[in-house]
Order: sequence, then structure tokens, then C-alpha cells
Amino acid sequence: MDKKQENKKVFLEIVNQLRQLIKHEGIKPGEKLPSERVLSERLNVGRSSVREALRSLELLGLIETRHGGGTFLSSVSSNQLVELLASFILQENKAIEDVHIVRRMHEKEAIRVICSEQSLRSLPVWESLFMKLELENEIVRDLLLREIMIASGNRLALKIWLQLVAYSATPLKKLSTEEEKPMLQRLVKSLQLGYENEATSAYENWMHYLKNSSS
Amino acid sequence: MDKKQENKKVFLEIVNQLRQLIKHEGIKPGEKLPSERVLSERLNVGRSSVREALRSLELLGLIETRHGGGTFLSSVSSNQLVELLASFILQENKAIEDVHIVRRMHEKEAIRVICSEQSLRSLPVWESLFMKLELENEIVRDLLLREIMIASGNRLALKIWLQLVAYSATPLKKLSTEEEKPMLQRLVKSLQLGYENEATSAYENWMHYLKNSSS
DNA sequence: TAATGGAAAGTGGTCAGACCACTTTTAAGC
DNA sequence: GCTTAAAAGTGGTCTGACCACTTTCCATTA
Repeated sequence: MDKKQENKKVFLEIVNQLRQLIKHEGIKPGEKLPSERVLSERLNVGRSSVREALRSLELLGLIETRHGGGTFLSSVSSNQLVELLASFILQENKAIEDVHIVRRMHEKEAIRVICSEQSLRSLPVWESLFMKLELENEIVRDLLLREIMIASGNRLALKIWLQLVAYSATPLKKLSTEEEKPMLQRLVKSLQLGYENEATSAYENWMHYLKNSSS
Repeated sequence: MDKKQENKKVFLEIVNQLRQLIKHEGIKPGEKLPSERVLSERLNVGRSSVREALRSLELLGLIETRHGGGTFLSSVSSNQLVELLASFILQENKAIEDVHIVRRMHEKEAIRVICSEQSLRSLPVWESLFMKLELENEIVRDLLLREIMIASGNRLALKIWLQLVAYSATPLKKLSTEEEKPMLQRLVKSLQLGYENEATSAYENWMHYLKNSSS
């Protein structure tokens, strides 16, 4: 049995070779790449294969093509762009930390949105959540966050967030502790009042607490 | 003389048509797309053009191809989030506003991240961009934003952002105007200095200008 | 009848060649 | 030397062909 991992897409291999060529040839941003015909000859592949690779790079914005003029490396700092390419090719998705960061970004933004809109601030759900905190002394953590995401009203952001949550290591039904209570109350209250800074601060406190308590 | 603005990349047009076809046909994630030969016939384009479009979508992770098997809308693959975005962006029509909002959110957050990290603020790319603004008086809009997203260092966010951009209605090569210059300079400068509020404000000004000037 | 095996059809992967449209370069003509 | 038209270069697209792989289908067999 051969290694399945070597099943690299061939057109990705071409993309990779293009990357090396750019590096080796020292082609700077804004400069011209060899023509498609030359590339196909140098890489020993058909012109159409070269084009498939180039179109991919174009959709990513890494190159620009001018009809009749040629193909050019996008201007500005190529080092970053080249490295970016590598991360795409090598499928470096292992950054779990990135998932957390993006998730928190969405949550924070949702809080901002809610604070800045009277109609969202006055949703009955906040009062309900606040009461629940008072009476039951505990609350499902993700329930609050989910309500926040839903209330912010962006379906795409909500979908992304749900996916991110699914990826997060944190169990869905984790209950909040007694210690979290004041933070949560502060968050919900300032949310209702539209105190953006206060709400954001409360949120960050909460996240900081969760981070430390889990380790 | 015709308007130069109509210089739509044809392979991008095919990408769009594919989107419509997927929506109209009701193709769900994980399901099979029509074969390349069928697509080329239905869209009245050559098979090679279809392939160029498909390869672009593949590099973005929106579709999967199996040699001899067919082409499929991404489903349970390496990155489910990519699949989610694929289905959302490819299928939902009226959600363009949501796409914009999420995109702007990612950009704003990236700006915040850069401002708060010395090593990111001092990247040479900012000086380069600033010089370019000074000398050439114009700059490709998305180039600046792309650099910001790359510099922020979150690959997941970058991947999300790239997909959002790929399906935004805004042309990739739109140049900034003379009026935008001060806003862009302010953004880049405050980015370098780490003035988060100033940078965010400049960004929002810029976006506000773009929104009004396009309508 | 159910299982098996292999042929046939379907599909993506790649290549070569041919045009076209547009840009850049070259060279002719003034 | 300058202008301008022809030529060369380059990306854009289509067609047809062949290969490699997968799926489907059906006849043969146990």
C-alpha cells in the first residue's frame, strides 16, 4: 500500500513549482512572470495546466493578468504572499488558536452591534436571562453567547459562529459557576443599557476567567 | 469607445454562472455537480474554461474533485468551515449585505490586532504602502486590505476573508481615487503608530466613503 | 437466486494545436 | 527624429484527442 498522503493534486504541484520559480528567479512584486507558453515548456506541462494554476492564483489576488500584456506578480511585499501560498498548499489548518480568536471576534462584534441598536438592546431575552441568573444561579454558558449571536441579526456570522463552536474543544453544555455570576450580570446589564465599553470589558473579563480556570 | 469597466474576467463570469446553477439546481453540500463536459455545454463555453473556474473554486476549498468520480460541493472535508461558507455564499442570494458586514468585521478586527502588536505594526509593508500612496497617488484598494488581513496573522480569518472577497460584487482591480488618499494615508499611518481608535476611525471613514460613492 | 467478475460508460487529468483579441515591439516610411 | 503601420508576443478560448480512474451494468458462475 502506498501512502495516501502523496495523492497531491497535480495542479497544486504546479502552483508549488510556480512558487519556487518566483522565489528562485527573484521575481519581485509588480514584475512580469514568464509567459504561459514559456512556463509550460519550463515546467514540462501543458499550457492549459499552467493556466489552471494561474487562474487559481489570480482568484487569490496573488497575480494580475493583462490581456496581451503578460502576467504580473501582485505589487507589494511578496514575501508575505509567497508564504501565504505555502500555507494554502500545505493545508496548515492546525491552528486551533485561530478558531478561538475568530470566534471571540464574532462574539465581541455581536455585542457591539447589539449595544449600538436600541431595538436589539431592548429585546425581552436579556431581561429573561438576567432573571435567570438571579434566580437559578446558573446558566448554560453557550446559551447566553448564542442568544447574543442570534440577536445581532447576521445570519452569516451566526452560521460561522455555530461552526466555530462545534470546533471548539469546550463542551456545549458547560454550566457557569458562581464565580462567573457577577461577570455575566454585568455583561447582560450593560448590554441592555448600551454601554459598549462596559459590555466589551465584561465579556473580556469573562473570557479571561474561562481561560484561566480551564487550565 | 466602450467602457473599460466591462472588462469582466470571463472565468470569473463562469464562477458566477456556476453559483447560479448550483442554486437553481438546488445542489447541496456533498452532492455532485454536473460533469465538466455537461457544464461546458450548458454554459456554452469550452471545457478548459470550465476547468479554470473549477480549479479556482477548488483552491478555495469550495469544491472537491475525485478523479474519475466527479466534482462535488465540499462537505465533510478538512475544513468544515470552508464548506459552510461555500454553501452559504454559493446558495444564498439576498445575504450579500451579511457578507459585507462580516467582511468589514474581519477587516476591523485585523486592524485592531495589528495595532496592538509591535511586531506587526513595524512590518516594512506599511512603509512601502505609504510611499506608494505618496508617489503614485493611487493604489489597488483590495491590495491594502489584503495586506492587512495577511499581516494580522490569522490564517482562518484570512481564508474566510478571501472567500468573502471572492464573492463580493466589487471588482478586484478597482483603484482608489484622489479623494481616498488622505483616508488611506491616515489609516496606514495610525496603523504603524498603533493608534487603534484612529486607525479604526480612518477605516470606517473610508468604508463610508466607498459606500456613498458607489451608489 | 445471489455473488462475482469484467466489460462498457462516465468522468476528471492532461496535452497539443488552432484561432482570436489585445499589447508591446520593431521597423518602415516620412 | 518622429510618426505610424506591420510584426511579434501574450493572454483568452475552443476543440479534439488520449489517458487514468471510478461507477455502472450485465452476463457468467457458484
